[in-house]
Amino acid sequence: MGRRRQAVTIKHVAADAGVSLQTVSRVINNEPNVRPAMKERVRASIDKLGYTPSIAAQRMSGSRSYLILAINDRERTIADWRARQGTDWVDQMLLGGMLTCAEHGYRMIVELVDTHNDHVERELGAALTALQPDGVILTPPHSENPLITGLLAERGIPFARIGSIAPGPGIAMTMDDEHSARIATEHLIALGHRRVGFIAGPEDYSLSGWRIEGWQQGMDAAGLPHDDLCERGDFGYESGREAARRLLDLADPATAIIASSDQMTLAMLELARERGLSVPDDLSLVSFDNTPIVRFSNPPLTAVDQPIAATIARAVELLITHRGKPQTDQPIVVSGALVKRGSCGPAAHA
Amino acid sequence: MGRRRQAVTIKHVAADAGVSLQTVSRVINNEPNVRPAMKERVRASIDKLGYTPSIAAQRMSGSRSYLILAINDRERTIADWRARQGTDWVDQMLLGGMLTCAEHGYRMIVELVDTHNDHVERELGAALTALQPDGVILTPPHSENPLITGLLAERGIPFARIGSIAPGPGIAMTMDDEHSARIATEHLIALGHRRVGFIAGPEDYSLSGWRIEGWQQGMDAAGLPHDDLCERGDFGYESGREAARRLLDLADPATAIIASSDQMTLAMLELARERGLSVPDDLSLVSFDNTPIVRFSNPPLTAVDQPIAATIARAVELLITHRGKPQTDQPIVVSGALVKRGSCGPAAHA
DNA sequence: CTGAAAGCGCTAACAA
DNA sequence: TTGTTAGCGCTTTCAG
Repeated sequence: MGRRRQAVTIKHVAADAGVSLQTVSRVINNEPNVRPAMKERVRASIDKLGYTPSIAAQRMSGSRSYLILAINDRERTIADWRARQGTDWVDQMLLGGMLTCAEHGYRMIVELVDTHNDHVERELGAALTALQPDGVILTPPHSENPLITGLLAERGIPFARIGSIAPGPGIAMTMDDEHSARIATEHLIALGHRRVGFIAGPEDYSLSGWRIEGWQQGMDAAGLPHDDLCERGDFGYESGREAARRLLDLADPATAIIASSDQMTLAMLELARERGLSVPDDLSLVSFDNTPIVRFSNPPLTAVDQPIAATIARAVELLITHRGKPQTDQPIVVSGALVKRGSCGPAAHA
Repeated sequence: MGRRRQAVTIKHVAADAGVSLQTVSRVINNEPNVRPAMKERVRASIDKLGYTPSIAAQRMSGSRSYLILAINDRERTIADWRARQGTDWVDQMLLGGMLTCAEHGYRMIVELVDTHNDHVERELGAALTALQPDGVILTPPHSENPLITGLLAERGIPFARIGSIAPGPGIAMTMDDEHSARIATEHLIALGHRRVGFIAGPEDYSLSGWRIEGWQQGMDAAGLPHDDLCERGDFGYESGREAARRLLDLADPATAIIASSDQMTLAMLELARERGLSVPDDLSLVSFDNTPIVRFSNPPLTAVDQPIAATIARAVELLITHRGKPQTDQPIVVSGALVKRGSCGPAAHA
């Protein structure tokens, strides 16, 4: 069988309903200026024939493609998939994104793009022309890559920047990292800790900085010094270990530590065990991300939950309904929450 | 800005290279009958202008859509995403599927479909006409849903049936469940177990049956009776608990149990703990799936790893390169392996 | 080996 | 309120 032709097209519906193509098109797209009776008749034919529009054809004629592109960092995503460590970022994106897309007759396509690459523009540009998406969702660290945001803006494609609050084209969205970090810090301080360390993420993620600020605010508000208590990691296990080591080797060591990823926190847990420190008796730990595995460590980790599904769902909604024009210039914020488990306890008094 | 038009089309390339549209098209599609010099010239223009074909247009003109649809069970998939228990089935599908698609200039779109639904055909049919995929990947339990396979066959769309070895249209593929179950059984028998229980999956999954067979073969080969040692679950935690209870309450209880999912095995682990049974000293456990969490239980679980990524990658490959016509009628088998961890030990002698 | 013409299914612009 | 016309960007005939 050679070329596949569409079984039932708008033509068949038009013929069946005894109206013009255009009228059918209007009904499909819920456009005004169709008498209810007509609309009814057309709807009936559509149902009867089991007609569904071809999105390729719809796109061709200059209208929407009904496609939303969700862009993730290639390297990190593939590494996570390979490592099989339970990182469910992509799953949560799909949960929020796919389902919301489906509600509007859209599909979501996941695309992996290399940020640290000379030809990001080529790579992304090709995906954009090939797919012609009606909207794009950028996740860190792409959200703040000017090559990417610039390209999107230039092409006039609506997009959302997750984890970016800078002004400029695209819908800025944040999971309120600053607030989350502060909540976590306050939780620890309320437990009596005065030496609360913080392990930040890499600098090319803006949210790394916001989290530091939230932590600092919490410490400042309680009048606690914190100059020596901030370290950096790259979200990975090894880096968490190194950072934790420094924090514990301080003359006046941290008694509680907040780390910016589950892997880093797990590394701290392991280090604590090696050193004979009990968690939470000798050391309290708070994690960021709340991926599945944190419930299975011993003790399970208290963690900041990132509302990924809700954020992506919101992004899709905005992209589709407002065609990317936000009603406000303010960043959209979807806040996370602290999930308390067994890794935090009262500070041992000196 | 109103209608979005393509910036650089085949026309521009043709003009730039001073050839006809047709010639450019031939070059793009690697068709024969183009003089090398021409081809070179066209390629240069393509590069220079940064041209990428629009897949919508390609599809419209009756050629490929460069889209592969991967279909999963809606209910189960959403439940897994919501539960956040580390099930990384979808991630592994993407790892194998997306990357292989990308190698061939294809994209993979994940679609959720309700099997237990009167209008499966409507639902899937709509997706097929909307997207016009060049190939479809069916996962259990869709792989053996005649409404689905029938529809695909009728429309002449190439498809792969993961976890289905029945003859018929579509590429049959299996992860060798029977073999895996047998390996697991033999492993336990080699450790001295004579009462090896088995907790199967639901009946609408063929692979449930294959696993039972593999286990039976292993038991038979060792001359061990097993009539009372097989129970069924639904892959979920609760069902695993119930099944395990029955196996442990036998007059001559199981000393080792293989369960068809990680959740069911985790349930057994918990039950064992409650009953004061040590794993692996008093009870040995083998799981199926090998999702991330099994490494974090205590003890970590010995598990059969399902080569999802490899299988999906293979499916995509076959779909794209052979346009769905397998070279053989035999099912394609991609075998899993037993990953040994701490949940199995020698049988305590009576 | 290369090119010109026709059309895929749909919608925007215009006319009635 | 409805219908007509002209493409969208590409590939398939079919001629040269």
